[in-house]
Amino acid sequence: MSTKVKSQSQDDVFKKLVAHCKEYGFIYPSSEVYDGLSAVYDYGPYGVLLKNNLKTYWWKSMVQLHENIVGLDCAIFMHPKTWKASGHVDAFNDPLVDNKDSKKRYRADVLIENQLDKIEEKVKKEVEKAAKRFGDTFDEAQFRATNPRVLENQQKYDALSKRLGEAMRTANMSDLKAMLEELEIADPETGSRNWTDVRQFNLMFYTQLGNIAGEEGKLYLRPETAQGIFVNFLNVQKSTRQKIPFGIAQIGKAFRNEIVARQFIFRMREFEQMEMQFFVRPGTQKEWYAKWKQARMNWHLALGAPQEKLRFKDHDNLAHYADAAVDIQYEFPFGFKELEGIHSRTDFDLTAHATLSGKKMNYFDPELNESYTPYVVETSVGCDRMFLATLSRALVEETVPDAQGEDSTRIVLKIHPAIAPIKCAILPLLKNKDELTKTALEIFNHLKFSVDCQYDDKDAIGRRYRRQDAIGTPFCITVDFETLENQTVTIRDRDTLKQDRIHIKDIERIVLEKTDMRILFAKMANT
RNA sequence: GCGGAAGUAGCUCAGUUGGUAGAGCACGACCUUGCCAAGGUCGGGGUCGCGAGUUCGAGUCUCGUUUUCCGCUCCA
Repeated sequence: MSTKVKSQSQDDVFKKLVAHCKEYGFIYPSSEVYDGLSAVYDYGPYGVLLKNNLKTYWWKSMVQLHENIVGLDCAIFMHPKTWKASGHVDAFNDPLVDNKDSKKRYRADVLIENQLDKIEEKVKKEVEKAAKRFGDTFDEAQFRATNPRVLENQQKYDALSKRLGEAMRTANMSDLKAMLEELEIADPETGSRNWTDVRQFNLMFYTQLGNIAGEEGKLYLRPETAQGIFVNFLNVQKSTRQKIPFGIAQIGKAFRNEIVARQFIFRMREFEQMEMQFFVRPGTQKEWYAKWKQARMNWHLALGAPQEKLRFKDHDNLAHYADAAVDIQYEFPFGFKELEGIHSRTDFDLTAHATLSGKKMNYFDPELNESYTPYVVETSVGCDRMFLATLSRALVEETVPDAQGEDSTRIVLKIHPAIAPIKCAILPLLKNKDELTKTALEIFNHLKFSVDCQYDDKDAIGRRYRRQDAIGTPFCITVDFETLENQTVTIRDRDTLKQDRIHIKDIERIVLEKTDMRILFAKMANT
């Protein structure tokens, strides 16, 4: 009962977050005038500032702070063979089928394979039984070749196995459906055999290159940014004269045609990744994996995520390219979900590209005096998920005293000052006093060259403070009548509501100092 | 994709057994206002998600469709 109440309120928290994002210009549904486009969103004026700040924090942490990590910005389009080599053409192709009664969804090939396993099991049992009966004189090969029941099942198994392979290769969905029916496969949970048609879901988007028709001109939108790094591995290594171990970082859009894309910007069909591929000597990948695991966790902690909202989650099933994989999960309003992946990708990608392209992807290690294909440790953060995690943690409702000293609620985004979209607001205490607005505008016009700031003279001062709170502005500068006498202003702190009086000439220095990203870097080093 | 819930002004919502659209906030103008939102006066804004059907008449009933949210699956 109590958990229901909790999830209910967490639900409300999430709804409020989505509404806040729209109302205050962080995120809008895409193409809203046309009723929107499912699971596609646009970043608004404050959203883009915040997102850029997150990207800068990541980029500087990775590239600027590591002399052995360099940046890259690859095209979204890549040669189609890239995706053949990476395994995406095969692995991102799921034949799915729904059970109409249980409403459960399964992969048709998995259902059929399970059925094949049962046939194989029958054969095995038959053989075992015979082995027991005949004891030492048992000739398994002879038995398998002559026993009619075993023969029948074995032939059935071989034929179906071949047929399944063929159907998967040629993407023959109707034959998969036919097999489901012929084998009388039932929903493993409910026993129902009421299936929908088998549909193919290719998780990669594609478009057509120029006027080349058909498969020849089929061009995929990258489903991950990593492959651009792998195919450029030698280019980068040679032009920057990097020695292993070294890394290549990239921020960019990727596209996945998710069957179900939901939960606001958590799972979108078009999303942005911040990835770093770290190339290491074979055999050392475990150490580097451990190192990056910790380094990446520290990065999140430095930004202000509380320890208890973050956790590591090892993968139960490793992807085809990995020999170790862990997620950094964050506790979103809808539960712990993946925020970042750290994968030990072995030499899978470089070897695959070397094989398919016929080009060498080897690195000559001068210290070892030998040539090898490097192993890769990958860190990959979802940029939009980072954005969502940041906002869902930052958005709070709290009770503060109003003008009469009574309780009033304020909605405030407690974003770390270093990544806040607007760093500082310049506010004249009153609107209709020319001296105040003039001085405030002078301050603003000076400050805007170095700081993301805003000038606002509309409505009462208290309301303007609240408006800045709602977009997470850490500092408000107020120009009052004392300013005109002694050139001092008040600087209001978003979180404490405290005001200090400072000289106009100190504004820029203080704001820059308090919103400096180096605060985060220092924290990161000390975590 | 399947099932459940929802869609009325920029936002949050009300709208009775079908009878031609309402509040608060927000927005614009003027007044007021010497530090933590919602003071006064006046004003602008909605073909009730979209399309059909039933009806003399549909925000309300029926069907279709679309978007969002919640479950099932996968992932950054």
